Amino acid sequence: MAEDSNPVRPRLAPPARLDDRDRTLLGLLAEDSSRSYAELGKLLHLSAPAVHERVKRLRQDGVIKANVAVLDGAKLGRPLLTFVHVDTTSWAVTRHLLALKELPEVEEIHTVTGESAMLLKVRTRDTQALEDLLERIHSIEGFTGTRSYIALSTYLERGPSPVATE
Amino acid sequence: MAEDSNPVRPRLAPPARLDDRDRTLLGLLAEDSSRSYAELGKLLHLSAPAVHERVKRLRQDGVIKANVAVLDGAKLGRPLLTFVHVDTTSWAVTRHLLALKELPEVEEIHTVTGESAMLLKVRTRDTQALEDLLERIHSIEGFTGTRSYIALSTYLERGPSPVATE
DNA sequence: TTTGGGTCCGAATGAAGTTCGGAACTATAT
DNA sequence: ATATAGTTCCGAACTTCATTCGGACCCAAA
Repeated sequence: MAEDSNPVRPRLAPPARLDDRDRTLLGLLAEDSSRSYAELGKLLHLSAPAVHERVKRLRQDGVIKANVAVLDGAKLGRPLLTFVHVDTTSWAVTRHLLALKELPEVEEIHTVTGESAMLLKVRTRDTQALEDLLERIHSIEGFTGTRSYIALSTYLERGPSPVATE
Repeated sequence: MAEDSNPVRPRLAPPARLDDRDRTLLGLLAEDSSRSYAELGKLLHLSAPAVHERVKRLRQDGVIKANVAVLDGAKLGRPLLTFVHVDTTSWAVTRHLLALKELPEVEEIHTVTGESAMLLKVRTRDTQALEDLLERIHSIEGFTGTRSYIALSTYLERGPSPVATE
């Protein structure tokens, strides 16, 4: 009997050890980080200082990377969300990443497997602004083509879930 | 000369009117919302109550949707980020969205234009967990196929930029 | 000039974050 | 069994911050 059927488990960043309270705490903070420690304490059956210590530890361990305000892209004048697959000939494109990062329309940059080499998440004012952006991307050396997928509706948009995986 | 060349400008959510201070304030809060109003005031050359009033207004207007903690997916045991294009035969899939939302691996759900009907952003423990997830998606009625793009590296991941668009 | 809306400031108040000392518990070693 | 070290928790004290308030200032419309 093959009791040792080990799946591939990439572990570059060491996973933190978390108990149930840590996970529910992270879940609460991931949906609304403006709650007071006293309020969180009531939900977790803990005192405010105890919650504080846990949050402090989770921050030091890097489980909590930051606290940020979530902005409304449409109200900022960018209602059009698009995913752009970028084809490249060269893999020495990391230099051009700096340029892409500077563009306010670009929210995410990933290198991916599959037909394309890169995947961008971009938010623009309208299709014209998207076209301008694509034109700029095409003008970058090594970027040979793009395929765009315009988001019609977004039904879910959240961060990583702290729910236990096994 | 065609001086009136009007581009398409979708305006479902009314864009808010923001001055320069609002935009820099939003930028600061989008990268770190744990700063005190006094500290923000120093950066903006404003008093703490003035900053408070602006934030309050931006929240009421819905420009600031929430304050959340950003978690590290890898440290939570999900190092593998994948974008999944889902093909569907039927457009009556919105009922199945509720099921997808319950899956902790699924972070984003969009309906998109192009070859596929839906685009998912999912985070899993490993390729095995991804395979299990895909199997579950395939078993949903109306979902005929998927194409997956595994993210090798992520170079940028942020929210909408408050930088002025024109 | 007057009125109203908007934005700002300083001062005061109340709430929340933060620190501290010590108790309770666990695990390991002696 | 007892001792030691490590962890987590609590209540109390302290400090910082958020929030409110009254009034000043500016600008535009009446």
